Amino acid sequence: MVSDLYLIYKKLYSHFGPQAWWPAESPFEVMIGAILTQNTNWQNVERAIDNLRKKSLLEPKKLYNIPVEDLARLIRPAGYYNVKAKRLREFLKFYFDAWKGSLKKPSLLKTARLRELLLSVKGIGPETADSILLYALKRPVFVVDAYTKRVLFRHNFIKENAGYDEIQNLFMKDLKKNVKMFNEYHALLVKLGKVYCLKRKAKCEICPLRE
DNA sequence: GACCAGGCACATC
DNA sequence: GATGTGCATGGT
Repeated sequence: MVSDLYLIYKKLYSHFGPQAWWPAESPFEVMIGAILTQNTNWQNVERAIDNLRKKSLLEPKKLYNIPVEDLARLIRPAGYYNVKAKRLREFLKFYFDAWKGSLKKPSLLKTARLRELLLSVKGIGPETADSILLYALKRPVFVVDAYTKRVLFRHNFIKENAGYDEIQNLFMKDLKKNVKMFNEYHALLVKLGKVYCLKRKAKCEICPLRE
């Protein structure tokens, strides 16, 4: 049996085409971006990342070694810059303590264990952890975000108060655990959300899912 | 000027 | 365990 969620994926893919997420030059850059984009427009995140790139700071050791105040100043365009500077530091500390500063360690761990570890870092919640797992470490986990939730709610797949794990399970239980597809699917839901499923100005009546 | 954006931790009840 | 609040920039 083919699930509804898979049909929706096919529909979105043929309507919007491949989304080519995540725009980054390295897994490390994806991880930094995942923290910076918390509740923030991606455009603003790119400004912040550009600031870091210009200073050649998109490298774990260098980024960890600058004062937290300098880090905050550089990522200012991404908003919540004091909070996020601390969160980046927490993650970098974890990156060196737990992973010894390379991706060899995490590559040996099971996805569930990796997720636990990421969630233990202060400042990394479910969405950020899953974004890192999927987009940086290429693990087949489905990333749930505000768009995912809104789209599913508008199409009566979930209740308004549905929790993160509950929504994630909807996707994980019915779909093949395929990194490429999970990558595209999440990006397509964001795309749909941005065009047709805004918070207020919803264009539900012309949403491609209703065709 | 209001609303929105690829969340999370923490306080309080 | 639910609910509220602070964090902040830049685009529409």
